Amino acid sequence: MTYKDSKPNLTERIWHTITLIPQGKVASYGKIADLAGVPGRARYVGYCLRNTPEGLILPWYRVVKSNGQLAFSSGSEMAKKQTSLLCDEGVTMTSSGRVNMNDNAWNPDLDTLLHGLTF
DNA sequence: CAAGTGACTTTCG
DNA sequence: CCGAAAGCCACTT
Repeated sequence: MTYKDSKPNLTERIWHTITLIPQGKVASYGKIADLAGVPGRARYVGYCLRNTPEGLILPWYRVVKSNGQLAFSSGSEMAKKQTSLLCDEGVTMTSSGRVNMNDNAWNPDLDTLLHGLTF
């Protein structure tokens, strides 16, 4: 293991934060990084998701770009799957394949953060 | 150690 | 609204 385990602490925090996203809500990469206590590592969040172990259940589809667009290219199989999953949870989307951040953006409560992140 | 890469973000035109 | 450019940080080569 010469990779994906160099900084388990950081990776675990990001994964855990993503796990806290409630059903029917979406969060941007930057938001996840910020909540995980590592602001500015939005790209690292994507790196962790790309390297997510298959055995780990993670609501990766609830993580989108800050502008509401999916991280994948429109038309790709992953994008279709993500769109389907989000739609199934009640997330409203536009015909362009973008999430309506105005309604579905995750606004974590203090209790959620305290109970989830346990700082 | 330098350069390349990426499931990102923000700004500018 | 959309595209280009710069900024960003960790990992890989």
